[in-house]
Amino acid sequence: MDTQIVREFRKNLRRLEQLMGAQLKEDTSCHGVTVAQCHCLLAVEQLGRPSQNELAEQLCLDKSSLSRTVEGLVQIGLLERTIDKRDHRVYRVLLTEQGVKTCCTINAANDGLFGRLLDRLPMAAENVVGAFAAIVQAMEEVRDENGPRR
Amino acid sequence: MDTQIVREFRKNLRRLEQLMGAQLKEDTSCHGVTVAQCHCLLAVEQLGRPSQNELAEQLCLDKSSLSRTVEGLVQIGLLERTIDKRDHRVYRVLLTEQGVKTCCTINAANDGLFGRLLDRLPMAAENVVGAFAAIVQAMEEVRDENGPRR
DNA sequence: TGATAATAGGTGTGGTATGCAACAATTGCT
DNA sequence: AGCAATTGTTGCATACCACACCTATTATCA
Repeated sequence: MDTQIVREFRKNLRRLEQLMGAQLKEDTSCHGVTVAQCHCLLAVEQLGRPSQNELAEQLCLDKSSLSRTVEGLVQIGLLERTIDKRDHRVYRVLLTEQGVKTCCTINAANDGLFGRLLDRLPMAAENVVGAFAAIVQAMEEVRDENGPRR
Repeated sequence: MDTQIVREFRKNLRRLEQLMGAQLKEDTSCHGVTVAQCHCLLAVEQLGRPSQNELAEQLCLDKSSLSRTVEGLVQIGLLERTIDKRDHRVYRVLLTEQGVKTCCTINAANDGLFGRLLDRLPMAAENVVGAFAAIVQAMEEVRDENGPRR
């Protein structure tokens, strides 16, 4: 692989991280939750009724970090913990009514923001999104290869 | 813009953040510097001889945060501060010999990692990298539009 | 020129996020 | 019953960051 291309890619990757970091601090926190909490909420929305372990894996967090994030969201009434009927060790996590509303708010704001972003692209958004998905997919694969279990 | 596409994009964006976060904690810290320090080093390498303000802007950090990160790198001998001749308020930051070596180590490891990643793509890497660059570019533009001065 | 504003950077402080190690509770296996 | 594995929690230490405030220097302008 040509080093020039790799360097270009890495440079953009770093820049994306930095821009996203700044972006997130501005937008998501406005809806009354922190960035970590926001990620957690959206992951619950995406996964449906995950255990905390599943959530931790999805978010690439230690189970202890996740436990505290969930606890915070339960405290402010956006998440609910229910004990799994079949295995009393696991908590199933789900959105409360209020949690669903918050997700909607977050999604509306972000759909708008990133919609504008995609509109601005000089090429077809579908292709760009597809390329992006391929990158993420490749990253998953490399990860699985390097660290099979975590 | 089609909501489906936006959602798909946002989902991948979140996943990328999570994967990158996990990745960084594994790799960069191995070379004796923290993640923030690593970003700082590479930004100095990229910018040449930046002032701390320029660095803070590049990394989307508050000047106070950056000041401390630079201080840490000066302490361990990877960066050097020199006072600007024309304006005695500004420090020019540059890599020491040791700093250059550390950058090389980091770059070698990451070029390898991301080279493998790009090799794995099912489409031409150039196109993917180009699409990715367009995303970052659009993000810069949206950012400039929303918050002209920071 | 002298006062004031603007700019670069540093320090004090507090809060969020996170991982690791040690622990309790539960389940599964033998 | 006994032991190992799994799920989640708590104690602790650390990284990281921003905001407010401070000092030193430079720029502006009446």
